[in-house]
Amino acid sequence: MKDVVPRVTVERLPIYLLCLDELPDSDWISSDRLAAMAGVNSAQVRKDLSYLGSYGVRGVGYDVDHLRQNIERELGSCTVAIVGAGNLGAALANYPGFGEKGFDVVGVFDDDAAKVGTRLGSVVVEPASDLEEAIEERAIAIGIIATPAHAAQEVAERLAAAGVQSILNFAPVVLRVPSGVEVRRVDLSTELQILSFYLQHS
Amino acid sequence: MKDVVPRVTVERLPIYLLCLDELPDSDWISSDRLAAMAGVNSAQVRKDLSYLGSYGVRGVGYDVDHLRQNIERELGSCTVAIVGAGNLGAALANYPGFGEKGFDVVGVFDDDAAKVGTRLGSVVVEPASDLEEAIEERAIAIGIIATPAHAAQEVAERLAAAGVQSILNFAPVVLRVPSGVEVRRVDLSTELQILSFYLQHS
DNA sequence: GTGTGTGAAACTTTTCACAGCA
DNA sequence: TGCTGTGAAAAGTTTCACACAC
Repeated sequence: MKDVVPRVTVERLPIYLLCLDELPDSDWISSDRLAAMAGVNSAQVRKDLSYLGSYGVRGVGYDVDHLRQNIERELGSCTVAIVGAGNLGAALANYPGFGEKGFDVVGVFDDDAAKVGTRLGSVVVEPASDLEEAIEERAIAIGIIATPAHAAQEVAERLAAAGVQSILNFAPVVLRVPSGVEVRRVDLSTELQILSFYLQHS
Repeated sequence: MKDVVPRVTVERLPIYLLCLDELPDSDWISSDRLAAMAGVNSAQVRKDLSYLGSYGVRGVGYDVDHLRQNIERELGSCTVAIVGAGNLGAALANYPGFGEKGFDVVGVFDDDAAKVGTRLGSVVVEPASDLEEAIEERAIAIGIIATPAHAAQEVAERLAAAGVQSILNFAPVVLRVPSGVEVRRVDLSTELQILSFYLQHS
């Protein structure tokens, strides 16, 4: 099987990686056990992994170390800039998980002169006006929008215009971006609303 | 149409609500326009909204105010506790969006004695040992896990044992919970990995 | 025997297309 | 005429079940 990898599979690859992290490197794992760990069906695990090119051994399972390396290579990692150094932006800049997964936060930008110059994690907050220059110079691949809702659309347009093709949006708005730009929205209130729906209907 | 509301529809309802917030109360909107705003197909909007019971008027569209009230009622809101007052937990406690959508953060809990007593948003950090008592006394409906990965499973079990049926998990682990407990996982690194995959394969 | 890889079946979700109502 | 509500078709996803390799 060597088709395009379905979206749902791409979204599950990081989960498998998370599960593999709980196992010793020099171990083998069956699709059954990995499925139990990830909370999915074992046929799904086999099908998902087969898109990466059949690393399993019949009668045995998958080599944990080998599998991890392949999923990591498939997902990759890159440079990231955060726009908005408020509440959430600051927490993201200090979040150790990005570095652990190989993502390098190479810039944090904010409009507010009082925040510019502040140290956040490994970087110093820069003025938002320097965004375009930094994107080019530092080859920033992903932009994280952590601004208030009203500023998000403009930031998205600036990121896209400067060549950023992937945006992770924490602002509670639906962004309009040029085709070719991939946006993922993470909305904290939305998540609570979904949980609340199921509390109310059960 | 009055079946159960599909999961995918539930996940889109908050998006429609976000779009409606950009419109004046006393307005009407067509499924075409709402679809354009939300970035989906208009038949999808009509089908999604029909699960809530047909509030549209043929030839005209949907009454914005009426529609908003109905989606809000359908989603509901409730009390929330945050476990973990680190980097992310503190940002969540200070996040104004929860309150705006009607979610009341009534407690923040942490293991670390140095953090207990600190003011975060509208609450003061309490010792993690008080969690169970607070869940019962304050009728906490949703637990947000913002602890390090290694502590998350134990916290999830304690939340579930104390009667919490909905968990929003920010820790990068797959939680095992009793059936009947609904978990949603938000993993910041996972989101970047998915974006990174598409950057690499395009 | 054991567990992968994968066609085929079952199920879910999206999109089309149009009847029917304001 | 204009737009909703919804069956029916199309597309996408999950699960089954088994041939086949170790």
